[in-house]
Amino acid sequence: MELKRYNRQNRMLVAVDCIIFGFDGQEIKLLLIKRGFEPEKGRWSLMGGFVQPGESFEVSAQRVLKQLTGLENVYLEQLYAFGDPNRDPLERTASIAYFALIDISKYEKQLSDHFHPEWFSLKKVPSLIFDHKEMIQMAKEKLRYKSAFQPVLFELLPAKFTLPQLQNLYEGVYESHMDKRNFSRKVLSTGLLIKQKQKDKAGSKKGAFYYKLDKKKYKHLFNSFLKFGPEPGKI
Amino acid sequence: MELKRYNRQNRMLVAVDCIIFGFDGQEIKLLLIKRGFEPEKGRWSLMGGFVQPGESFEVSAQRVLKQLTGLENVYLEQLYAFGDPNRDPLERTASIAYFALIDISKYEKQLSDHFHPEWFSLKKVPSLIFDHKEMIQMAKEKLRYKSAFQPVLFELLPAKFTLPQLQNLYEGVYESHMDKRNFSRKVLSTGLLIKQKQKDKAGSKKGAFYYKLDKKKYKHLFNSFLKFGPEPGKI
DNA sequence: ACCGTTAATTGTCAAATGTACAATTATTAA
DNA sequence: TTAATAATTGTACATTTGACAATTAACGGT
Repeated sequence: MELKRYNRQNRMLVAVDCIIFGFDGQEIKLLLIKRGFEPEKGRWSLMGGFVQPGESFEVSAQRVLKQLTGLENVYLEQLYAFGDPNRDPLERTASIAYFALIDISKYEKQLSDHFHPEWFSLKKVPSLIFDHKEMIQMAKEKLRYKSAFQPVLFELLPAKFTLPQLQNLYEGVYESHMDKRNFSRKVLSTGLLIKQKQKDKAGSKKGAFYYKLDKKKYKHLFNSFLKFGPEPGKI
Repeated sequence: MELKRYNRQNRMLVAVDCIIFGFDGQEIKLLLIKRGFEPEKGRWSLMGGFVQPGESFEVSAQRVLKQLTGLENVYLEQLYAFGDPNRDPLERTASIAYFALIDISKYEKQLSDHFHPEWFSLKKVPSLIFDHKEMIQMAKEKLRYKSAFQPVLFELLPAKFTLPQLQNLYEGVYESHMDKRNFSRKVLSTGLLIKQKQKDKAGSKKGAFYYKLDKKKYKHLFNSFLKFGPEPGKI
């Protein structure tokens, strides 16, 4: 006997939402849009969309991300499945949240003016629909946890970046101050960084040397444990 | 204008599956059941169930876990949402996978003979339905990752346990050998363990002292970063 | 050409932690 | 009493971390 469906079970909508992080060289930002349909039309929201037939969650998140940013092949990781029965007041909808780390310099606003996107400082996130605030909170925590042991924050940087920028990034993630000398010793000891001859003279008179990622070592190191992040207890 | 539903969108089934870990003092085990309905009836499977109306994912996983083990208030954490459109051949079904760490000594088989559950060594997992093998693989990796920095493995131990047992546990998780002297120094330095006067004389003539968890310190430490696990590069 | 300003770069020492390695002890059974 | 087994304990060296400040490079103005 073959069945055609699982009878007597309830089906529900499934959506994806993307927590999109960017870094402008000074601080970490979050890309939000104005929701374009009811309910809650016009309020700030994470970019999202319903999972389509034949589409996996990952592909769905990639599609949504590309819709908004035009970007592909960016760092995208599943964060958590939010399934509270009442999280969407209109109808039960599960949301698979993904967080993305993008190189903000590759982002072009024009592509997606339809969504009225804006970058927000992590410290100035507006009121959001549904459980999106909770999603962001969890994404922040995951980013902290993860970047303490894996060099994932480089995904937020352009191809060339300076040590002060990198340190700003880590300090932003951990909301703490780090010692310049110890920080540079630590990151350079990984062997991940290749010093360039060129300097970035935007931020100071002396200028700061650019560095590039050693992509071979990066891919190799990514899946081993690292000891990044601040000193335990100082977070 | 108020809408009643999101029109033109497809709904899907959502289930939870539980990866249930246990530890018998020697090695880490996995609790599997024989699937009781079509398709794939009679094959080995993770314990799971459909998410019911009004039930969050977490509650759903707790219900499923209790159904099989009779246990409540055990360590249960969301692992990943599996959403491949064809993961269930009968009908599109998303699965929110949870992993559970239970004290195997509290488990009583009789409660759930209906499911024909059996404990399997992690090295001898049978062929499984759908993507359950992938779920287990991911759960193993997460357990490794997590227990390297948080003292989560204590959830697998009974109230009283010995240092050799604890070391077996860590060695099982990391599939590697650790030095007894360094291991005991490391775990004792956390201050998490309280030495008992009693000994466990089952495993040796000399007997090994029991230890208990300092539950206050445990809860406090749980959310700070620790440096457990093996030496990097030795995994 | 010199000076002042700004921010990047570089170094050292002490403390804590990690690593490698083996002798001693408690208990049981013969 | 002895032999056997597995638990317990210690030490020296290497590595990493943490705290701390002087020097350097480039610019703009004098």
